[in-house]
Amino acid sequence: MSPPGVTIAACRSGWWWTARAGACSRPSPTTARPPGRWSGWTSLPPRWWSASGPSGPAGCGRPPPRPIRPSCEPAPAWRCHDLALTEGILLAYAGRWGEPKSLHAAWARLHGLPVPDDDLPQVPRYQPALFEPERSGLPEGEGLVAVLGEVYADQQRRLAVAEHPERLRLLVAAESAGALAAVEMAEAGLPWRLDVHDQLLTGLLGPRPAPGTLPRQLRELAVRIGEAFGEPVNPDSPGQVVRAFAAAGITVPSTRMQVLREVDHPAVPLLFEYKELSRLFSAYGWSWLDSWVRAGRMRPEYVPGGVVSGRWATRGGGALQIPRAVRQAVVAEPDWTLVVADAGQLEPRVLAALSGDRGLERAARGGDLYGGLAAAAFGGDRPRAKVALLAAIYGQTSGEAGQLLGVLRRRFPEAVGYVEAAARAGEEGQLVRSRLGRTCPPPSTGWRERTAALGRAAEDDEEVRAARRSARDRGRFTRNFVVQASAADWALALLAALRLRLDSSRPAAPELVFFQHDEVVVHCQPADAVEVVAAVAEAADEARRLVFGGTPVRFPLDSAVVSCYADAK
DNA sequence: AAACGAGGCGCC
DNA sequence: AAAGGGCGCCTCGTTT
Repeated sequence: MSPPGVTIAACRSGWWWTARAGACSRPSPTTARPPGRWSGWTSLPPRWWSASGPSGPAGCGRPPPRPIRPSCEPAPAWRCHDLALTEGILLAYAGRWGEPKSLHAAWARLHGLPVPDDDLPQVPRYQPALFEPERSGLPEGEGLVAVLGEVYADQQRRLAVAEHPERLRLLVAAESAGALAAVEMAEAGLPWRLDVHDQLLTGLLGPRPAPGTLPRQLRELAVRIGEAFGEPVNPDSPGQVVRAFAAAGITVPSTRMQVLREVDHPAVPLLFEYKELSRLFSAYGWSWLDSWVRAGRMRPEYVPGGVVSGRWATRGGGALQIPRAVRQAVVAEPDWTLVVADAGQLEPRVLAALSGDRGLERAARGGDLYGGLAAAAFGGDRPRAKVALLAAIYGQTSGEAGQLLGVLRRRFPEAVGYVEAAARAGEEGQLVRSRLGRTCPPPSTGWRERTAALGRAAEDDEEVRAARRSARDRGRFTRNFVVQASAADWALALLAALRLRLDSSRPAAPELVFFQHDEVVVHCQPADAVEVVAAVAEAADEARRLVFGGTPVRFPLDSAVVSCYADAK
């Protein structure tokens, strides 16, 4: 029996989860879709719920095809509820970080029974079918739907007693809708031109090498590096490189690019070139293509909620770290196009909205926040304004940034005060939350033991210095957390609002193909591009209104209609 | 042989 | 005076 007012929603992507439970270590390519699994209804994991329509799979009882839903269609709540992700949000909210959050764990906690671990190795990570439990452990005769209903009702009770129930409910809705979008996006895949990628690699590295060997260009660079040092050196070994520099009479603390940039030695430019190409080859080279690109699409494994701040992570493929050069290979299919939209200066705008600082809000009303900031307080010096604001958000205090932060504090006391309060809370071991209530992890017991030294005698010994360092580290983390996690709140709301506007029931409908923290890519027919651009802008404004209420801060999007991702910026 | 941490880079 | 947040993934070099 379903909870009152709750119906099951399904989407066509369910097969993907089915594949996960089997032998596949990553999403199957479209061509390898398991036969008989393509029913949508039976293969969807039971974590997804719909609180009110749409009451069936895509295409059922929908209005006539339109690329974009009418903007007047109300979308106050997103119609799914992911029990496990919600459990994680609620546990974190209560300071109970890391406790198992699976359906069974939540149910067992509710009944005071032994709580199963989230990561039992021998069981599938996801439920194999809609009404099958994800793993054994439910008592005999206990219907899964009844269990779902119980846990759902319990979560609703816990949401209701939060400090801002409406915000936390919105977070849960956005998180759940995001999880749905993640599966759809993984199913769709990012259009990827194998031939373009191969040409890029061949042009920079030489022909594809035999397995286990380096491409020609890397081999030659390694030889030239050895010649520059007068002895063979493995450029991949920081230890060898440091020793080689020492032999040449140059002492370097490490082989970081920032360090080597200051070094005058013929090997340095060669090392830079080697590092760049080596990374391209090893992380995004031919074997990456073999693993992640099939049938013209790159299919990452998104992990919604994979980052403590609420950002997504990916499992394998490095889909959220694709180097700019490689984006040349992301090309729309023939007679299609890409709409690439990214939120400019998102985190500073989020800080303006969070803090309600009048001055920063004023700067954030325009299209160029840093420009506005520079005009207001930095004599028009935009780079300095940017450094100052980023220092506030990231907790940088050294060098010029520290000085500029002082200027910022005098002119924008509420904005700087907001992040500094979060930093103090973190240093004291307290929890901080995003706008919608996403909560940072509590400090470890080791941290508490280390920082306990601060309460005792203030001798400036090693123990006290270590304690101060630990406290400051956590302060920087919580300072950044409130901004980064609130930006993730907004981005998730944007994604959910946009997904609702894209009508996937129509043939050749626009498809969401990529989401990266503050950026979305929609693959669509050129005739739909204008509407898609408008839909993203509407979604961004809806996210602003939902997450930040009546803030005057704008969240403008830089949108581009391009055939190649690399042309977007 | 496999597991791990460190050093390092690139994405946001 | 002052070590900028989050992640994934590569390689090396050591430990198990």
